[in-house]
Amino acid sequence: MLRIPRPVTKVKQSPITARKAPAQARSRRLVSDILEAAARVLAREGSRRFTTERVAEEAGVSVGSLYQYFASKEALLFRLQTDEWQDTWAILDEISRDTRLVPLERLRKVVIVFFRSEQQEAALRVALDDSGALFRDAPEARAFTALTRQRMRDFFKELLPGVPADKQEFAADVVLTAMAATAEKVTVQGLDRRTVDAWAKANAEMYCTYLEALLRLAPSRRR
Amino acid sequence: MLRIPRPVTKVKQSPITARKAPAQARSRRLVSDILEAAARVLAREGSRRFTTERVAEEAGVSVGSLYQYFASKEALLFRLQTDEWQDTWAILDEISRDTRLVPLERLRKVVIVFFRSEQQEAALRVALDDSGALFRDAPEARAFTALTRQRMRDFFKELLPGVPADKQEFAADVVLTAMAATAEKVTVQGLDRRTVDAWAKANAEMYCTYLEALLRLAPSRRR
Amino acid sequence: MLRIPRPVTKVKQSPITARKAPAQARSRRLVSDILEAAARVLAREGSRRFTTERVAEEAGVSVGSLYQYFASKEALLFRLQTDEWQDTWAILDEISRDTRLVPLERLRKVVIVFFRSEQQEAALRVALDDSGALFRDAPEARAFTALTRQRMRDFFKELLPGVPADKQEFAADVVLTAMAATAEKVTVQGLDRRTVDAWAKANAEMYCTYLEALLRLAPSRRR
Amino acid sequence: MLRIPRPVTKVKQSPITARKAPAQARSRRLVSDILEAAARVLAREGSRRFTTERVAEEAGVSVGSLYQYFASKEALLFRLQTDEWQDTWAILDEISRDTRLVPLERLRKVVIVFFRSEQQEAALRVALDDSGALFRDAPEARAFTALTRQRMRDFFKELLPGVPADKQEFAADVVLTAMAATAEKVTVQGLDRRTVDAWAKANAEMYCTYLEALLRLAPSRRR
DNA sequence: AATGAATGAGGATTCATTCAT
DNA sequence: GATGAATGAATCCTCATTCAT
Repeated sequence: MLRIPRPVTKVKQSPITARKAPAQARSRRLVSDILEAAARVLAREGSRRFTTERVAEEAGVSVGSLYQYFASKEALLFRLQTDEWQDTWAILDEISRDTRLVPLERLRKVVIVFFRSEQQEAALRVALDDSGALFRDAPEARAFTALTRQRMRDFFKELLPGVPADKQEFAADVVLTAMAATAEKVTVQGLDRRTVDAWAKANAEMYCTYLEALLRLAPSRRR
Repeated sequence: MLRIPRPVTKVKQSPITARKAPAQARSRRLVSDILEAAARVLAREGSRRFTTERVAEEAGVSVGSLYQYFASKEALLFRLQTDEWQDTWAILDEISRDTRLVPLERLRKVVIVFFRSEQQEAALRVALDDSGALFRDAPEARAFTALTRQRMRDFFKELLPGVPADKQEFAADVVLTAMAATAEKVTVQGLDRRTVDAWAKANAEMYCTYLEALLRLAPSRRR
Repeated sequence: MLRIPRPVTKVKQSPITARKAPAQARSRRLVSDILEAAARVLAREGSRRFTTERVAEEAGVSVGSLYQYFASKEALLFRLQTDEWQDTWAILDEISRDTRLVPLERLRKVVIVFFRSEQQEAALRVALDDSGALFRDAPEARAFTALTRQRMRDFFKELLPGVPADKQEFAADVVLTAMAATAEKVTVQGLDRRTVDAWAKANAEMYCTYLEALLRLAPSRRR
Repeated sequence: MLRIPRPVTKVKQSPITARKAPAQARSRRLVSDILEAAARVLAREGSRRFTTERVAEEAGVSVGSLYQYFASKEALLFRLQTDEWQDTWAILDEISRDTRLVPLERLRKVVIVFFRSEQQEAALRVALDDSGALFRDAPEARAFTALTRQRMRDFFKELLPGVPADKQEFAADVVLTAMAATAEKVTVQGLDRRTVDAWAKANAEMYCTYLEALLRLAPSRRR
């Protein structure tokens, strides 16, 4: 979900990226073990009980080892967050480029898939958000958000031909933010798949209607 | 903002309402002093550093006094949250009943006012959300949410005449959730008033377009 | 029950007797109200939750008033203890002087009555003991114990005629200590009256057998 | 001393056994250091001032370390108690099986040794009892008590041949309870060894006299 | 590289006692 | 005399992080 970073009073200065690039395969394995364990602990115990000790135990390593690969608890959480974003947006990016569908159909599909993806990761996300105040503002997070935002704006150029660039961009922001925010709020409620799909469809409908209205207002040199 | 409660791992059972009704004026004053101090601490230090000790110090009272009026840290946070909700929704409720405007105009106004209100309280809200996991599921919170939801559904009956009741309700949920979620995400960025207004207008536009489309599909004995 | 004071490292120096002699009837009434409330709180809530606040509330007075009559929480507890002792030993003293019964029968009755009395006050006593470390060693407690001990030694002179005074006294101590200690341990278990009576009888039997054996060994120039 | 559990208002459910089995020698050392420190603090400061902080400081470790080995203050206290019980009863059990002595002689010896053992641990025991309300009812405590009780009943079968089983058991309970309760009360007074021995002898005498009387009443198909 | 024991600051909450009204 | 609000030291316990082995 498109997370919009926000200003916070105090910004931690310590690096929250990985302490060391896992050069060996063994290290890479260890890192992913820890990340998976962390995800499990977060989902199972909640952010309140998400402690380095518990994560290490779940991963079958010592706390010391955990700190060998993650500079801090915060860094671990950040990595978890980032990984989740990457997975989700890779899929959406792909759909948005699928030329076999007309643009509005692609948007509909993006919305549906996004809601579903959010649903699956809801438990993790909730816990993540509870600890989220810690790194919402890391530069890495900003960079990632900027990237996805750019990609989606490109998609909206296709969706709104003939519409001035600034309006295109704003529409993209409006729709994507609505989608991300709504999906987050909705999936967090633990609804079943059918209900989530209904929400997704209604939202997709709303966005499409809106974009069509925008198109209608455009200088329409559209043929 | 319409907050949708969500399931959380552990639900506290102890009451989170105020420990003692502030009968005397002095007590009332103290309670509001503490609440204001709490809001300041939350905004300034963030939820991580929001401690009873700090709040008491900021309010210029002892921890003991704080606990005389709030049964727990959680209760204090809850009170802060509730007060904010109440203020916001009282205004929206009023607008939604203002018969001098046609329904869709009222919706537009509701959206604008809501975004502005959210903007003003953004700092507090952020911190509040960070601590939110603690009482999102308190019965009192659910009760309040249920009430506002009902009021808004009544409003949507006016907005969507001729539309089946279940569709009315779903549309209300979809639009309000989008509004609440989006306003939250947007205002958190610290944008200036003009920009926030632009977001609000675009969103209002989107909702209106959507509702009009729904109306068009309705059995329409509304000539 | 015969409480044997014991040495403790640190002895508090503050007076634990009542702060002020209740001159007026009103005061006397207040003191007994507080004492009764204290007994109820102790029995109902346990020593852990026995707080001045709770006692004051139960008595329907303010903490301030409580402190007007009892110098400290400790003093209140001490008074409770003392009152209980007095009641119990007044009865036993009376029985031990009842010349309508032969001495050994009186002992039997003393034992039975004592066990029953202990049973009735078991709940209070448990809670009292939990807080007991506080004043086991107050001079007032020692004085009281000394008095009752003397009375009972007098009784044992009748029980063990012809036995040397020092042996009489020692026997008194041995039997009374066994009785007090055993009754305390037994009644604390919450047994029903029949069972407690059985224990009392068995103990009375044991003491009588023992005293008879001592008598048999005595120089017996009696008649 | 045979401690008879009693009902208490609140029963904690969390496990009070050691958090982690001290596998390495170092750990074992630490555990015993803490236990010794705890015993010292308890004896020196009393239960009121027996805090985790103080124990840790006395042991020369941090509170954190203390909690590494004991799940809670309660667990630490419980361990202290248990260790004391175990030591005492192991000795008594051995004596009661010593076939080189006739049964009544063994009982006499049991009583003497018990009084002496209680005397040595009196200071600790006092403090322990003051805090005892906390875990008197732990299942582990009940289990231990049940075990020792059974062992002693077996001994009484030898002491009271020809006496019906139920009477044997009751006599065992009566005598052992009297012994435990009396020894506790007596040794707590800080008497010298000779005096304690005198009490022990007198009590042993009383129990023997009582048991002999019971034997005399038995169906006596003996011989 | 890995371990995991040790640290100790930090946090929520309670309660005996005082004292201004 | 009575009140009860205010105080704040004291308590138990957690957990991110370090570092000797």
